[in-house]
Amino acid sequence: MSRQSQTEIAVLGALSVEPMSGYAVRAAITETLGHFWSESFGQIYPTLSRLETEGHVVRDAVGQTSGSTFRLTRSGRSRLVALLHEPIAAAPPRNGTLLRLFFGGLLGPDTCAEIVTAARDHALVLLGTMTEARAAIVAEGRPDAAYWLITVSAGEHAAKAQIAWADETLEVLRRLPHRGLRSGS
Amino acid sequence: MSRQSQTEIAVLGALSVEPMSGYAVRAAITETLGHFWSESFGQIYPTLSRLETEGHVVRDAVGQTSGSTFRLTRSGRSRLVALLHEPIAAAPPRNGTLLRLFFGGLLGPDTCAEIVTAARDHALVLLGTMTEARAAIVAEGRPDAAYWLITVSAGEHAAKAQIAWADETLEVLRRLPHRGLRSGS
DNA sequence: CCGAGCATGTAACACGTTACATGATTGC
DNA sequence: GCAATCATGTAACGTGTTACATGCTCGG
Repeated sequence: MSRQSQTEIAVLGALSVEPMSGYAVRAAITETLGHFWSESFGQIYPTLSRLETEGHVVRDAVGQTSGSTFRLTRSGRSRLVALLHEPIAAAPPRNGTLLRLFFGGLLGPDTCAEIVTAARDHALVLLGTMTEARAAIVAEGRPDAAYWLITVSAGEHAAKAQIAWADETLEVLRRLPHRGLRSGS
Repeated sequence: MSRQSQTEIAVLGALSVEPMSGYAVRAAITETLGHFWSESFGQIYPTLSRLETEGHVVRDAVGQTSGSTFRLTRSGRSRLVALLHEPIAAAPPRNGTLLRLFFGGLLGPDTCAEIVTAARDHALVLLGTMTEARAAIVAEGRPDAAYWLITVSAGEHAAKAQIAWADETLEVLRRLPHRGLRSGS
């Protein structure tokens, strides 16, 4: 499985929750899968067209007005389950924050501390989002709530780890010699 | 800054440690930055050519035999520092494991447990790699050791968080009802 | 009536990997 | 001599985002 089918999973998956328009698929992915997945219109519409051709989704046109609603067919559901079973292609790692910190000797402790603080702030926001998401899922009481909460928990663990790392790192940076500074303590 | 310059950071950064061939740049990125960065030959060689044209690196040809060694010029060093200062473009999230678990209701607890176990195993391997990396860096005693260790620490925190999440999740999955199973307790 | 949001789609571009072609060097 | 590794490069392909074009609907 190349990456294309990953987009297919996201689209079919969104439609498996309930039928909706392509525009709504995008919104659902952004809002609900936002912390671990993303798709753009440029991917979603061609994918929907292809899935329609292949008979995995059908388009319920409402007059001609106001777009159409895509619905998963039985074959689409099978396809989704099959794709979910396929091995997971690991994405090549690309962490811009760590790339910069690795060469932190060229930046100095203060600039590095700013970078780490930004990462910490970002994680903090994420943690807040996760708390809200958790509450929303529990409140809605969907049948798949347990699985949805698993992904929320992953976000929380990751965010907390990043905050702990940031705090530890800021402490390390504070003890590092500042270039051009004579002594101080 | 688009993404191109991120590749430029990695290449210039590798050469900032010491002059080397393009082939060695690739090896250095894979081995040393491997847990948070990756580049392929198809990116590295064109980037080196461009950097040479722009005067950021020079090629010390050794006869004609056995390739050449690329060395950072003063302008290349400035360029690297400038790039390191630029804002970090957040990569769109794409976590195949969480994508599958979110739709775990279609897979059932057992298959999900396999996926989570695979993620746990992967994190465990990563943790081992980090421990080795830490030892190697300390042993080498490079001047930038402190910065390199910061990135190792990030890997350790992330790996430990993933293991903790996996253990918690496996417990959750164990308590979940198995489809088709009548009662049990 | 007008702006905001809903809705669909495509074309251009950027990015990155993979596979291939090619050849030198080195150790066995 | 042969295989493995070092070394450089490119072409093809897949994937993904961004920006644009277009039009509807609905609330104020």
